[in-house]
Amino acid sequence: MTTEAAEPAADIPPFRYTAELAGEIEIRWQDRWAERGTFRAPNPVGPLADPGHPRADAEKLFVLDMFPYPSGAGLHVGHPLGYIGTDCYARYQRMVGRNVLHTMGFDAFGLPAEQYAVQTGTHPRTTTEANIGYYRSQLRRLGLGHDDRRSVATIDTDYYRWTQWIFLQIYNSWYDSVAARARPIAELVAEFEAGTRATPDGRGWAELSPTERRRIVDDHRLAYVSQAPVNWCPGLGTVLANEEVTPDGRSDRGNFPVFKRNLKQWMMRITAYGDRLIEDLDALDWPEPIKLQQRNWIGRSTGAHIEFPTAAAPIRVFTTRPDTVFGATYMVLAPEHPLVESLAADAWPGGTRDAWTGGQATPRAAVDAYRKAAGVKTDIERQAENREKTGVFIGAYASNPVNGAQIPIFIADYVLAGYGTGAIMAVPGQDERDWEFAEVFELPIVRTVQPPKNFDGKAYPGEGPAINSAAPDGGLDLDGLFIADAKAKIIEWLEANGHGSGAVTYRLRDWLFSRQRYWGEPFPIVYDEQGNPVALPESMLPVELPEVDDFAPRTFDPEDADSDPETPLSRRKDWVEVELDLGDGPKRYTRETNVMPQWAGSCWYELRYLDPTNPDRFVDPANERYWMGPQSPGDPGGVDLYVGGQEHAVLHLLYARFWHKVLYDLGHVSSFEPYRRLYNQGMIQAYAFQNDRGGYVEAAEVEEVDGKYYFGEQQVTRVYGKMGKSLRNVVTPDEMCEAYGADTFRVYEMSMGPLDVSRPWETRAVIGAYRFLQRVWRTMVDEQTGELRVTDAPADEQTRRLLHRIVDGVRGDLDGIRMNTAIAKLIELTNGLTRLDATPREVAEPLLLMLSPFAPHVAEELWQRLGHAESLAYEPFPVADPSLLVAETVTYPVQVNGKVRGRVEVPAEAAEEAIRTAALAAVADQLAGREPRKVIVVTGRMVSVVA
RNA sequence: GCUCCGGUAGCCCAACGGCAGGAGGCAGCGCGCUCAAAACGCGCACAGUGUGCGUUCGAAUCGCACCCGGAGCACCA
Repeated sequence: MTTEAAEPAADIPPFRYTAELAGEIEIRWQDRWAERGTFRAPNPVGPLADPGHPRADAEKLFVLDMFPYPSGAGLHVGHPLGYIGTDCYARYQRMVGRNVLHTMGFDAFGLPAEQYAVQTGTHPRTTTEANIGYYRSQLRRLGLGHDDRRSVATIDTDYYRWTQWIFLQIYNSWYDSVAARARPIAELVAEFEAGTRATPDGRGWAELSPTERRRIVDDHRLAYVSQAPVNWCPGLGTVLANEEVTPDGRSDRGNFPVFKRNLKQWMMRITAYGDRLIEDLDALDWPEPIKLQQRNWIGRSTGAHIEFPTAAAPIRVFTTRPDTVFGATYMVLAPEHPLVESLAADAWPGGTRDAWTGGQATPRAAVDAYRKAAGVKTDIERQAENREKTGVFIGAYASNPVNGAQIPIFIADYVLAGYGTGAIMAVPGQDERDWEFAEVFELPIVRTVQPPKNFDGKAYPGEGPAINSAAPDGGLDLDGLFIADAKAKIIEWLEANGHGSGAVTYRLRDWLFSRQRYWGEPFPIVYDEQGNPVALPESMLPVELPEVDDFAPRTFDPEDADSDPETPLSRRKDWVEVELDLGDGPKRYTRETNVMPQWAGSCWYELRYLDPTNPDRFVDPANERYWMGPQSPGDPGGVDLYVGGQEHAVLHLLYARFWHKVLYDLGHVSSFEPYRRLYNQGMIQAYAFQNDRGGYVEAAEVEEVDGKYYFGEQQVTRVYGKMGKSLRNVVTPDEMCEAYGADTFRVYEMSMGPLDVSRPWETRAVIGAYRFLQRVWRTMVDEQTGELRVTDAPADEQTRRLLHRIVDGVRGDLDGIRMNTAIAKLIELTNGLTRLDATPREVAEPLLLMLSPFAPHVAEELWQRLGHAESLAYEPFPVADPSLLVAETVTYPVQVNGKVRGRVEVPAEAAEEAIRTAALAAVADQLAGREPRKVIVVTGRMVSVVA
């Protein structure tokens, strides 16, 4: 008895490439790759070395994806775009002979698991590990050729032990600004002891108390505890790094208000690396927009510090235009500036304009009122006020050091406390902001740069000769000098006369490194009885995250700016209080109860991939040198291709570069940059549909009729956005694998467009990739009998030429990470084969090899059916025969006055003169006997005739 | 406001000084297969490259100006 009658699928040819068959093939090959360890890449040394491996001595290639945070929702079709891209590239590079390292890990510490734990009581480790398991199964189903031995998760004790170890390296280092590199802290201490380095107050090292010595040393460390204004987010119950605060003063995660609070926190001295983080960008093959964002974030400004004497202490300002100092007609301090207290006068001096007083009876009252008003305003309000300049006179004057002029001092919120020195010399003639302020307060304006003749604007910040810039005593004279020369001369004068010096400042602040959370790496730090931090020795690593009953930090009313952080770990008193022998006998210590920020684990994971099982070091130097070392003089080294989203432009990518440079300075790695080449993949977004009440309806159930969209009977409107639960437009790779197979899904994602372009997902278009693979299958397997349709007879000339043209093009496309055009060429080749009665083996085999980076399972399957016992993963990628790339004859289009008017076919090797003659003959009727004025022959391309 | 990226058939995209028979795909239409439909196959049609000016023998491609869309920065002295 057969089931054919009952089975609607029965009239599908029995050996067609269907989703079921694809699934069966895919699972089988995934198992086989795993059993055989097909994608394991050999290391030069250590447990992962394998001298017998086919790529053991080959040129290396390290391909890296930004590893994911394993969320509970799993992957949607947008997530694996980059992973598939790197997999195609990695498989191709392996076939052209390289030893390719490609794996995938998990950035698994972080807020969502902790928040879930707070809600449900489930331990974050439980949910996180379950999520990792789910991600792994989803990724495996896609057939990604990862080295399974190298996958790490940041929450593995064996991993974060090395995160803690790197923290200790940073803690035990200082930045030698003369040598421009980090050095071990012991060398600093040695210099102090030897007297070769002066102490801050000049006393001898031996004269200092242990506490004083400690303070000096701790002030040099690259990781240090600071009592400083930090971003306190009561809604999250934790502090945040500057990079995690949005421009409107809210938390990057959760969008809660963020307040400035003075709190004791761990910091990392990333500012010491400001110059190198900017300069080394030039050595990197990164998208320019990302480099630009990093440059902007670091914000290096060169200029000078200048001191303006006052009745109290001198006001120190930073300016990028010291050449304009003769135009400084007033000064502005940030409202929070420390000198405001001592400078503010008790009574208004004679001649004070009414507009300067803010309507107050005394300068002190005006300052208080202004400060109060400024404090109430949020950053958003300040921006919304259209930047109208406000401020008050504080009743005091400063002296301009170049000409002795007495200039009034104001406070105003357009000067930021956090940048430069929090004070400026105002030069309205050359600065738009100062001009605006001067107009509001009727302050004098002196141009010190001659604007061009036709200049009709206000402030003139451009280039020109200096004017009005000579001191009355006849000494200093900048007049006539252009900006660069004027700057050099004034800086020289300032330094010679003790009024200031050349200076560089940064917008970049030190990195706030502690978080009041549970689900993160504990610090390898304890505090002694005096409350001084003490680093634990390496032998005590890892410091394991203890179990707690309550995972939540104390959170507060999001608006409660005066609340104080309380960490989850601090409640485990039995863990916090320890007795340890740190070299001077057993003593009582208390543990650090903050944890590291989520970025810590992702600062170095690429290094652990290189040597994931090494128990003695975070990475063996020989393995690091092989995979990431510089390849030529001047080369920064690093990962050969790093693919990920643009959203990490300043956070992860800046932090990781910083850590890597510290490790480089300390001699632990040979590369001075972690990621030599960066590539930003585009985002896959999707349409979503809203009903007339604005609610989202299930996108998969919406139907399009005549350009309108219907959900059942109801017409809905189409919008475009990120895939997600809230828009009800999620499509998962699992669904696609079920409906079409992983190979089809991979081919579709790669063929939609260039990898770096964002694009809309369209499920109904996936069928195109499916048909393509079905056609490939059909050219090799008879759908009715299952017999091979491949013949050993040679290919005809046309097919052979087509093959070689395609091979040449596909190589070029893959070298340039242009998967979409490579796939188009493979479709073209396949379409060339469907016309044939049988497929010549000399074409079938190269086609499968070229297809295998994109659709590895079906390629392996057919390769095996063609009689090969081994996986094609290490087969050489096809090479085009150059002699078949040049056509025997070339058809030249002939243009007359820019329009194509005829064609001639001539032998490929025809001389220019012969082409010319033939071309002119072809368009003779167009010329109508006239003599052409000019004939341009572009050999191999075309002929252009000017009549 | 400033900077960067991008505008090519209904849609996603190629070509990036040299023939837009658009490389390719989706959707559409026709035909074949089928009792029929789906699937599959074969074929057809559809834009002249956001707008204007310029350079050139020749411009989607280079330059200038503008329009539209996206991203980043936004009192950083």
